[in-house]
Amino acid sequence: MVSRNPDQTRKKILEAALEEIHLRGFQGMRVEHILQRTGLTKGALYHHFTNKMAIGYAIVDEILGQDVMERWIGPLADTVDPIATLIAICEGERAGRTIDEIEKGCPINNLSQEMSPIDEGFRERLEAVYARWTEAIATALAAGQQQGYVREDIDPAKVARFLLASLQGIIGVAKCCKNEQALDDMAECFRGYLMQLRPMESSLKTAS
Amino acid sequence: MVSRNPDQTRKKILEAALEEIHLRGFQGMRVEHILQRTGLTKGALYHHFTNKMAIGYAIVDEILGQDVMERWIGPLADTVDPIATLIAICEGERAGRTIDEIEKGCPINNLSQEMSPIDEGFRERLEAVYARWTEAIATALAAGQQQGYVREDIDPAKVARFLLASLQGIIGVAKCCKNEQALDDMAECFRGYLMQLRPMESSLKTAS
DNA sequence: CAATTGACATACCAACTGGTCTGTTTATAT
DNA sequence: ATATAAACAGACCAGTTGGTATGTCAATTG
Repeated sequence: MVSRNPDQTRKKILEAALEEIHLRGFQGMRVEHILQRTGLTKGALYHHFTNKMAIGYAIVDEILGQDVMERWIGPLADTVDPIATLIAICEGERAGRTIDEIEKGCPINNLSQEMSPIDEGFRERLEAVYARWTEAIATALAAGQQQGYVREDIDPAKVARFLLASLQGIIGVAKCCKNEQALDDMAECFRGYLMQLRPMESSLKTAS
Repeated sequence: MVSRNPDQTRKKILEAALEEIHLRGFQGMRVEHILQRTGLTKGALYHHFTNKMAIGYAIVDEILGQDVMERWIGPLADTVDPIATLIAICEGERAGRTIDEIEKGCPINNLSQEMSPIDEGFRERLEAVYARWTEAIATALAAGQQQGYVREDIDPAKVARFLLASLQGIIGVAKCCKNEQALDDMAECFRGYLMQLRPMESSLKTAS
């Protein structure tokens, strides 16, 4: 048992804070609760972060940005068939998620809905995450067009934005409705839209 | 100048509260700010509402529910061509909305993202609004199918949910990105999806 | 016209909350 | 070994915030 490990302490703080924020929102998150979760004290916390806001910023930049990178940007960079990859990612994210998880929503969407109008620092950071995310989808779609996996007549950048927005909308509505069936119904329509992005011949044979 | 008008006072409180909530979220909304906006005092406010939460509930039930009724459910009930009506409503909502308005997002979505995991009372009320909203779209789509304005092979209930979710997602992403062009790009894709819900023959001639 | 109730005003409070200050312990460099 | 700085501990504080208690004034009722 190592008594001093600043990097791990910092990480513990961020992870505990993320859980609290995921549950209560940033404004509803209490510094005191982070201390309870981690067993640390205020001295430790304010040694690593100048204030509450800095914790939120660090979560966006480090944890959430990293998550998007690993779960979306990475897989999309390695594929020639973005539509299949997007469907696979969605199914992977959906699988093993209980109704309790669904009710909490997507941390990125939650934070951007809550904080982007209130604090410009949050907005800029979240926008940056969205920008990278969107660009990865757009790039993959464009590559898919060249390989014949995606219709030529769509604008990859516009569709990428729409896909991301739809996804966030689905997660957001499901969160409020607290209904797994509703989530899967919406996901089915989302897949339908994705399939319809395939070139005509293959869309006819791929769609059930 | 009428010195006593309880109904109007109540309404003034709700409207001021909605503006504050729209800007700061429910948790970020301060009772004190409502008093400043309305020029009332705590005695008046707590005479009309038992606590802060009751103000939030009343806003959802009365103001937001009413808005959805007037702007969406009404028009959808009076149409035979739901796709055209949906596009018209969206354009109407979009028109005359400045970037500042866009940055604040949709109050219903904001509230449901922030409060539905935290407070069951909020969640139930917001879910009820979503349910009526979705049902109105679904009913209109089904009617459109019978009139030949909508493809027969789609499930109105599922598509209705997806449409609503996509719309909320678009508004949510645009809010964070603070970018009118991005909003219009996503809206264009949304219209594309709507057009594609038309029967085959007419979709070919209606789509530009 | 008295009396009772609804509609507000004002002062006040207790709890909460982010943040600070001082002190202590551990690691590291010399 | 010792100085020095980083990593923490814990008490404390000032501002905020939702909510309350009491009082006043207007409106309605009998």
